[in-house]
Amino acid sequence: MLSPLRIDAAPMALDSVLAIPGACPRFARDEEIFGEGEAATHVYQVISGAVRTYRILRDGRRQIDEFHFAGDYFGLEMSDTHRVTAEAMSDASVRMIRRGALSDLAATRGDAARALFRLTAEGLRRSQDHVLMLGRRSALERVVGLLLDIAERTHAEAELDVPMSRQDMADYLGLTIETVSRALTSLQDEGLIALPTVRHVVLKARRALERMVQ
Amino acid sequence: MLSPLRIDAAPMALDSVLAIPGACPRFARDEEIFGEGEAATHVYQVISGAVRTYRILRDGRRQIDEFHFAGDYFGLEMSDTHRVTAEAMSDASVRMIRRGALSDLAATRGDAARALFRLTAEGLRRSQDHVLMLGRRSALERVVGLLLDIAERTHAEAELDVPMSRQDMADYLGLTIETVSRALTSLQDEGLIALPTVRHVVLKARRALERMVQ
DNA sequence: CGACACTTTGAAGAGGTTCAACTGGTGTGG
DNA sequence: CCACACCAGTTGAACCTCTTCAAAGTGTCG
Repeated sequence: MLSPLRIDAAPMALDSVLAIPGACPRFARDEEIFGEGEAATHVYQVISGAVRTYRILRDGRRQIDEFHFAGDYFGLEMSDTHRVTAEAMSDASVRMIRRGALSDLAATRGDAARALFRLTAEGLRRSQDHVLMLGRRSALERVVGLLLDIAERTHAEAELDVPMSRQDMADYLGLTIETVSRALTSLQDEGLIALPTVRHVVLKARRALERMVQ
Repeated sequence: MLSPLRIDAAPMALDSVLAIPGACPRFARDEEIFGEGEAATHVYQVISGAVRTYRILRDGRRQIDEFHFAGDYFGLEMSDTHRVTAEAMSDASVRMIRRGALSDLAATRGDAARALFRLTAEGLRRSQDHVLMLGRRSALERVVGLLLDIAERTHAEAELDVPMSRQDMADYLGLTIETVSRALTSLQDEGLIALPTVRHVVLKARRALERMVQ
């Protein structure tokens, strides 16, 4: 039997295990999917497009917690209310799964409970990487880390589609848009990347970039 | 029946649910409990003292992921190897629970599986707060946030026992020891705290401190 | 009492922010 | 179809927070 404390080498078929029918509404760019503090009635899965989750401080400073791409789950809270706000970064379609249905499933099927556990553990792992990035990496390293992360998660080779604005990148990386922009031009000046358009990045020296973030 | 997607208002008796006998070795200050990359054979619970978990970059930069106090669990990984190093911050005694025993328990008892899930979700919540702290708060706010967090987790009223060095505080907050020290003296100069000794802090205006971190 | 590690303080420097101006796409209306 | 407006992104310059390097202070333990 599968250990609940182990991620299988081969990814479990999460989608089939958690295949609960749910509406798949479309959201326009920048449209809110749920707000911080609202009752967490559903869990969500990105079908197409991309989603950001974030928190805002009293004075307006924003910290993006995570970007969610096709296939990713989000809004999976242990508490009754959402701790972050979720917005579509581009036009997006999102599957909504009722929490009740999910708990019922988890209560009756061990593999579903393990799938949920695993999603949470994976989120924790990513959040810890985020902490390391924000705590101990320079602006340049953070930008490189984000580009490589996007490449990996969108299964891109050399050519990247950056689905977010400079502001989104900055608020994820704990920087300002100006610093992000300067980091990108500096990478371009050194021949490590090319920027054919604002939202397209070509990784011209992936090895070298990977070495920068170890 | 309890929902696996909900944290109960009243904390579940985790310790009784996860009451698996395990050795309780003592570790001296700065002694390693497990290292990054080692096989994750056990899960740990702090019995007395305090523990830090951290990661180190190639060039020596260290980021402390979390401080663990009496009662806290740590080393609960989903992967086969530990992703962080754990060290005793003070002399500490730590209960070691074999992973195998824990998975067996989780496989047979739903409440144990839920307890583990909850521990992971709680870790995620804390890590997200950490991200917000590092991404969007000033040095002074970070130090205040840490002091209040320690106060809460060690159930201290006005008088605090700070169980870590300035270096530990700095490496948790993404700062240098000098900046931490300056933040503390500045808080003292403003009458918000007192520092009777290096490792004792008196919160003289808790409300005002709480307002600083919202 | 002296040695040693940790902490604090000071001064100079760097990385990132802020504020401002400029550039370049994109979309719309004449 | 071009002109213009508008918004996002880039670039520049001054500033500021935090870091770095150095030295002095404090506490602890043999």
